[in-house]
This record gives sequence, C-alpha cells and structure tokens, in this order.
Amino acid sequence: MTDPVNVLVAVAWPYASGSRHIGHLAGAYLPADIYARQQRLAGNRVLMVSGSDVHGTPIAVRAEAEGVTPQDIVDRYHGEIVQQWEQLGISWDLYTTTGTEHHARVTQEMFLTQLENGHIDKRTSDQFFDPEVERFLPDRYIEGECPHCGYGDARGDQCDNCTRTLDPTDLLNPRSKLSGATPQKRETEHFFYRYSDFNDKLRDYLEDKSDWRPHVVNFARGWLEDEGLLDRAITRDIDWGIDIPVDDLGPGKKIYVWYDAVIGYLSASQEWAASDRNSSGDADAWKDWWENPDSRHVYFIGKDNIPFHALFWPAQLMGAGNLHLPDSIPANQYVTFKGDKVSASRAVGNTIAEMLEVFEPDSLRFALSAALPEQADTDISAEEIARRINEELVATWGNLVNRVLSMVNKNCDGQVPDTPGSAPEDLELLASIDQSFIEASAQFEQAELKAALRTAMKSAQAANGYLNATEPWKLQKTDPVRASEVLHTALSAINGTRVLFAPFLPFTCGRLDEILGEPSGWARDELVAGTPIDKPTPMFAKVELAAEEENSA
RNA sequence: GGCGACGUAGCUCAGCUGGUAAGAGUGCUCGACUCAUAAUCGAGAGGUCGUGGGUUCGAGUCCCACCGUCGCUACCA
Repeated sequence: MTDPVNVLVAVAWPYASGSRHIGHLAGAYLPADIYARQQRLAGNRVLMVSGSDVHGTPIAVRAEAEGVTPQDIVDRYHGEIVQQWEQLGISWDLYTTTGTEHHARVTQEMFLTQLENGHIDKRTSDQFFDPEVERFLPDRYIEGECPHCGYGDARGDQCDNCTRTLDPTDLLNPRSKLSGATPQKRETEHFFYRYSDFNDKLRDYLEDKSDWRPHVVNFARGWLEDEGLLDRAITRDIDWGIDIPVDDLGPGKKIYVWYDAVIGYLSASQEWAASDRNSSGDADAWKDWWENPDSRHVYFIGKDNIPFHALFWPAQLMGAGNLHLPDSIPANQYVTFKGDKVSASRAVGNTIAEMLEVFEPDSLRFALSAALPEQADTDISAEEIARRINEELVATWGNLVNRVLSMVNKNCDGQVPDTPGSAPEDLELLASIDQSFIEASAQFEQAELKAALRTAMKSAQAANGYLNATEPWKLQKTDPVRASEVLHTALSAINGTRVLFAPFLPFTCGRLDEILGEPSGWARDELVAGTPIDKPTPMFAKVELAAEEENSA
C-alpha cells in the first residue's frame, strides 16, 4: 500500500440564482462525489469542498425585481441546493457559500498580495450605464437590433438568432434590458488583473498536461495561442459583492464574482480546517493540501468552466505566491435531454427536485453514472434512466444480492457459513473480483467513472454466471456441504463487489455495511463466519414511469 | 465569423500513443435454468466506424476539405 495522498476534490460553485438541474448533477457534483468516496476508501486524505456562489449581477437584479434583498434570493436557493445534496448523498467535507466573512477576508488578502506583487493595476474604461435605474450594465443586459440579421432582441454580447458575437456598440437602437432606457457611455475606473503576466508560465504549466481530456487541454492551450490571455477587470460597478480592500475607486464598486468565486476553493479549505468538521483540530491543516507539492488537486466542472479553471484561476494562484495549482480538470461535457441542452428554465422534468420525486437517490445516481458525459455530450431521458435502473441495476446487481442473501438465509441457518470453497471455479471467481479492484483503481485515477461502474457491473455478472454454473439450489439436495461452499463463495464475491459499487451507491451499500460489516478499504474483505443473514428485502425497486412522464420527459 | 469537441450496431456509449478477422450494455432471436424483483446464464443475428480525398506496407485511430450536432468566444455565472 502506498502512502496516503492529500487529495483536494474541488467542485464548481453552483450559482445561487435558481434551481439546479440534472445537467449540473451529472456534469460536476455526482462525479466529484463518486471520485471522493473512492479516494477515501483507497485510504487517501480527501478534502471535498464547494459552496454556493452568491454574488453577481443576476442575483442583484432579481432581488430588485422581486423587491427583496439579494440575500433573500441567496437564502432561498442555497437552502434548496443544500437540501438536495443531503438527499443525493453528496459527501462534502464542507459546502459553504461565498457570502461568508471568512471568504471575503481571504479574497481581500489575495487581492492585496497580488496588488503588492504588481499583478493588479488600475485602468479607466468606458462602460454602458442605465440612467433610469442608475446601474452600469453588463453587455448581456443591453439589447437591441442585430446589425447582421435584424433580429430585434439581440443581446450586447451575442445575437441569439444568428449566433454572431457582438459588441454592445454594434447594436442598433440599443436599450437597457432593465428599464428600456437608452444606455449611456460613462467612464469608470477599475482594477485589472494582469493575466498577461502569466502567459509563459501558463504555457509551461499546460505543457505536461497531455493526459488531460482532449477537449480540456486543447481548449485551454488554444486560448494561449497568439497574444494569449488579456488583462481583465476584476471589479464591477455594483453594490452586491465583496468590498475592494483599498478605497481608491470610491463607492459603488465591488470585486467581480468570477475573481472571488474560484478563491472559494482556498477559502473553503481554510474554513473547513478551522471548523469542528476537521477532526485533527489543526487550523493550519489546509496547508497539507495547498502548500504541499505532493498533494493532488482535482477539479470537477462542466465544460463551460474550462477557461476559468485551466487558465484564470491558475494565473491568480501564480500571482498570489506558492499555492498548489490544479493537477487535473476532468471537465465533463453536457447531458442533453432528448437532444436538447438541459436547462432549468425549460422546466419539464429535469430539475434535481423533479428527478428525486420519481427516482430513488441511488437509482438516479446509478443511471446518471452510467451516462456521464465524460468524452462527449450524452443524451438521456426519463425512459432511459428507468431502463438503466430496471434492466441493469435491479436485474444484475440488486437481484444478485437478493438471490444470494435469500439462499444463505434459507440454507445456512441464517448466517454466514464457515465453509470457504477452494474449487477452481471458486478461486477463479474471487480472483476476478480482486482483479476488478486493480482495474477500477486505474479507471478512478483517470476519473473514468463510467468505466469504473462497468467494472463493478462486470463483477456482478461474473457472480451471476458462477451461480448459474454451480447451481447451489440443486446441490442443496445432493451435496449440502458443497452447496454451502458455493454460497460462501458467492457471498464473498458480493462482499467485494459492494465495495466496487460503494462510491456510486452510498445508500444501498450502507445497508449492506449493516449486514456484512464496514469494508476495511478498497478491497474485498474475508467474510466473518456466523454473521447473521436475515431474509433480505430488495435494495432497489423497479420504476414504472407514469404515462405523463414518458410524454413530457 | 474564430476556436474546440463530437459524428462507431435499433438505442446509449467504449475504442490510449495507427497493426490480431470492429467492442460493451440494452433491445431482438434461439437455447439452458428456476435460488432470485417474470430476475439469471449461454449462443446468435445486427455496423462499407458522417461524406470525399490524402499519408502509410497497414487508418475508426494521423492530415485536408465538406456536411451535421454541441459548446466556448473573455462585462451572465
């Protein structure tokens, strides 16, 4: 066994502006949780952190529209998100928000360090302003007629009709999305992060990342071609956000959400270390991950986040001193729902809440795990989820456990028999299960979780095949001793396979822990003879979709 | 417009740095079995690997063009 590694499992920060959907779940949160659980079983020290991103224009604008405070909006959705993590069994070491005082302080400290290091400077630029609501407008909040296709509701950054990229000044008859007023150009002063200082270092950094997924590393490298990263403003004209730690700019300005949100990985690690969730009690424990070159940082994000995590965040870290850079960014592609991109706004059966009404958590986790968009966009539907559950999870794994536990209960006095088998087929089955651990380890190492799930399924199939070949229900009548050897072997196979499934199916594997005992680690343990085996109840129920779901989903 | 990824059996997907006669699950057909949630196991049928060129002794795998899908394009996050 190798020494434990400190693994940081960093997960994209969900924006607390609305409900999350299964695209988010399959894209980042579920794979992160599966990976973290396996790494813990493998004996590594895992720190899995994230939180709700609470700042930014959309939340401020929405609050204004509803006549409530931004914090009200945040509380509503943060609460909903946290509850869903609970229901789904997402095993955070800490799930916090960017709204804490601690996070603000860490952000400000990092800002000051980078300022001192000469990577932040002040610049003046023109920005559109809505005179009616007295607010500076992001490009997206300016609408007008597209100069290319004449579409009337083109946004300042892009025309939804002809998909061309625009600049707000391109729009004919521009108007504010907020009030309809004609935007005015106003001069405004902001702090800029000198991302261009880091182009060479970033190229070096990405040099040895050829084992990353092609769409991740190619995309990141593409940004660095030609002139590379440009300097970007990291403050905004808005009153909802983190205070700038120097007051040169005057009031009405805050730190830009994207600059602060990624700092959450660091601030949340520190918050965890100082909290009672950290059993060591050492408030400096976060340094074992962030100031330790031997630690491993894995970022689970959707593909829309690649530039921020592969480029901007590393550049911010480089400018702040000696902090650990991302080692791996297994960004997922998108889940599509019957061919369409999943979006919470389109409603119809694809928010996490709606899915949880129809499917049990482990069943949903299984179906999504089997369809993770690791290489390419992956299409899914309620019928497909139900099929995965009924034809694969229930039939192969659920039924295997049920048939073996039933036979042991009936034929072995309701307890684990003390009759390990040593026939060639017995040894062969268990050897193949043990081999699966090695195979799955390599797959987890590469964050190929779909493949790891297939490895677990293969083990279940091997055990099913073994039972069909040995037929213990017949042996029971002719050779009861051999029958109990076969059942011991089959139960041993389950004892290993349930560990292979544990990262994916925490709830039902937890029920098996209660029966068979907690696994000692990422391996198949020997059975303890005499352990009581009651008549089992099925772990998973088959699902039947209502006709309505089939039509709408 | 620019950039990137993808386009492989009915369906959902694997195929790493080019090399045994193209894979998995599911579905379909046939057979075995009946311990088990009408579950399981075995066998079989099913693909000119988007299209057209090129490189190579050899390409699903590399290059070019085209078609299609999706994403990103830095002031939404």
